[in-house]
Amino acid sequence: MSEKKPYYITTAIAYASGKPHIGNTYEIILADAIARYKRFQGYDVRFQTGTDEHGQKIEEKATAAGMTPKEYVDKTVAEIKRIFDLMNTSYDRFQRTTDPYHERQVQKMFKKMYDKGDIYKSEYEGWYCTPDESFWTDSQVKRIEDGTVVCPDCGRPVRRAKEEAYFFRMSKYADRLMKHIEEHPEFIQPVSRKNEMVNNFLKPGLQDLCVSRTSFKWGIPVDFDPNHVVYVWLDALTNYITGLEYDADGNHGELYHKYWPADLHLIGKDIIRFHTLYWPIFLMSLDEPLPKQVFGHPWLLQADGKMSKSKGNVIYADDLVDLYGVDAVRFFVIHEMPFDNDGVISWELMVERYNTMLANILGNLVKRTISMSNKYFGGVVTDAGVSGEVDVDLKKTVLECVKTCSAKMDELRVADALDTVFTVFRRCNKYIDETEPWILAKDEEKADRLRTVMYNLTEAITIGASLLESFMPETSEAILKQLNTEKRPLEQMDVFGLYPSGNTVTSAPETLFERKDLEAVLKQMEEKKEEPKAPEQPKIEHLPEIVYEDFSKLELRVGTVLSCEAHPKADKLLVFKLDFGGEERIIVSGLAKFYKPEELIGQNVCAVLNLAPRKLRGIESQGMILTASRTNEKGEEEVKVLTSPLPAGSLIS
RNA sequence: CGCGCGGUAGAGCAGCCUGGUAGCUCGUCGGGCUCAUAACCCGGAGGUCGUUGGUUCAAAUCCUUCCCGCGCAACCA
Repeated sequence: MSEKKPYYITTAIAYASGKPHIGNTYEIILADAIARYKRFQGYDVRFQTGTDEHGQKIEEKATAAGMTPKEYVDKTVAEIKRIFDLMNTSYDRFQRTTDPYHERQVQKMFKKMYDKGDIYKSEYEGWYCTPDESFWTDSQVKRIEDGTVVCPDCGRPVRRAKEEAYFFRMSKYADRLMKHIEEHPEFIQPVSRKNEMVNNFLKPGLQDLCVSRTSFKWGIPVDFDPNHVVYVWLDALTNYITGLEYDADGNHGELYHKYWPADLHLIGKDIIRFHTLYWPIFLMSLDEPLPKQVFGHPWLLQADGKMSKSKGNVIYADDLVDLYGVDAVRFFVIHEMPFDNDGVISWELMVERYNTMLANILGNLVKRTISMSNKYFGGVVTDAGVSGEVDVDLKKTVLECVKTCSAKMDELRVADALDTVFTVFRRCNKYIDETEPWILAKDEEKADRLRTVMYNLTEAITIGASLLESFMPETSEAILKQLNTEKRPLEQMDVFGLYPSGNTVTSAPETLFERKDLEAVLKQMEEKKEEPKAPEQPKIEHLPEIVYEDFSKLELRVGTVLSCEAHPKADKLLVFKLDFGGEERIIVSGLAKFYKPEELIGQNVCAVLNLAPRKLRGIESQGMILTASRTNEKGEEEVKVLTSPLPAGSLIS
């Protein structure tokens, strides 16, 4: 008796702030395909997903909805779960971060790290907004024209302040992590991501990470210092082990012993940093082994730009399911997602794929095959042993596809694996043309050859359908049921001809995928489309009143742009040389996104002259150019330089 | 010169590591067939394999120049 090899796969846990769109849903479908295939390959698979439910954003959303945070997440989690279930995903555990066992373990892990000296208490210096009681970092706060630092939320001035916080000593483990990454090239996938992490974070030196917050309450409290809640990422990442009955005291459940370390964390490319730097270091601190592989998958984008609610073009999985059915949606998202570039999805493409791949190549093949078996032999499929030359290539192609499919899945090239399955079906269609069963049927003497042809087809489809199970489970089952057989185990797919000879297929083949009309689909989609939300007119937040003396402190003058070039060391900066009526100054401004350097040469622009100089990426800026800015209807940032009708040196007041 | 990835037929991609007929899907044009969901099968047209120079008997493939696009990081007084 051979023990089945364990295989533990996880998705990132979904942030419980709202309904997941098709991009979120993609991840779990992909994970599900991998999990199902691994089971098919004989692994003892555990597949975990879940929800990340803490954090300030959720606290705010709940308040806005007039609920407690728990009520709010209970609602969104139910919705997320409903979508995951709708997509027929075969997860073994759905781990919520509000689960009491998880919360308790996070507290214990935090304490363990603290006792070990990896977490230390210190002060976090930043900007404090008193009326909001919130803390902001340097990069979060905004600076307005007069240099006052204001709160990004309410626009009121903030003050420099210190807050007590806990930090994690990342530096202690950085070398060990670097070594691990170098020695395990497969750890970060795709490899291009590895370089990003090493070059941008590890080589410059990993900063200690602030792992607690006092600015909001909706989180797991630090049990020995209840003013603090645990940083959401420390909370979220650990779900991968708490879901396996990990225990910080060492009394792990059986699952942990069996499945940890994870074989694969499947995540979006945007959160690779947390999974390949912080997570391994947390595990090192806990003296636990590291996951074997982290795969940062690309994104699925819509042809007309990124999905956003304000554009009203958000695609939800359940709308697509209404239109195409679960398996078709699974097919789209898996098939259209390449390995390391973002995939694009559009209505036209979905209809095209649906019609050519699902309705024509697959659905039609199954139906025409079963129809012929019924027509010629009353549905009885028999291997009469009269083979022809063309049979050789059919069998060879089918068996090769089985191998290729496994190889692709092992490389996590799921889209390629799915396409390989369709190669089987394409080859079957060709085989029908080569053998011309309708001609064989006219000749009584060729009945046994015809029997064999039908048998080979049925067998090939059985193999194809068995392979398809990981990707399109319902379709696979429907085909096998119509062929009156069962899913072929992978280890029996190295030979051709195991379909039971003399078996009877269904007498009433169903149409698996009804062809769609593009126009009709577009029309239906139009009806489902959410009304684009009118961009909310943001309330104008006023600053505190000032007196004339405050205003008169500013020296504003008109300057003529003598030259303007891109900052050699920064993408967003332009370096201006300005003439203010006899006095020249260099001003660096973040306008590269909005202007070409030459566009502004010769223009008379408005600027603040008595602002303290400051170096920007190596070049000192001696002032600031005035601009008007807004967010336009499309949600884009618009920025224009203020120009003056009067010449250089003119005073502005 | 911050690091990295990519530029191959109208569209989307494979091939590149391990040089040796440029391939796949969709679209397009033509043909075949009639079992099937106007389906399926075959064939044609369409490519200076981003650009420069080199290595080689031979370069999409290896080295090099530059251009363009993208990702990550930094920066926007």
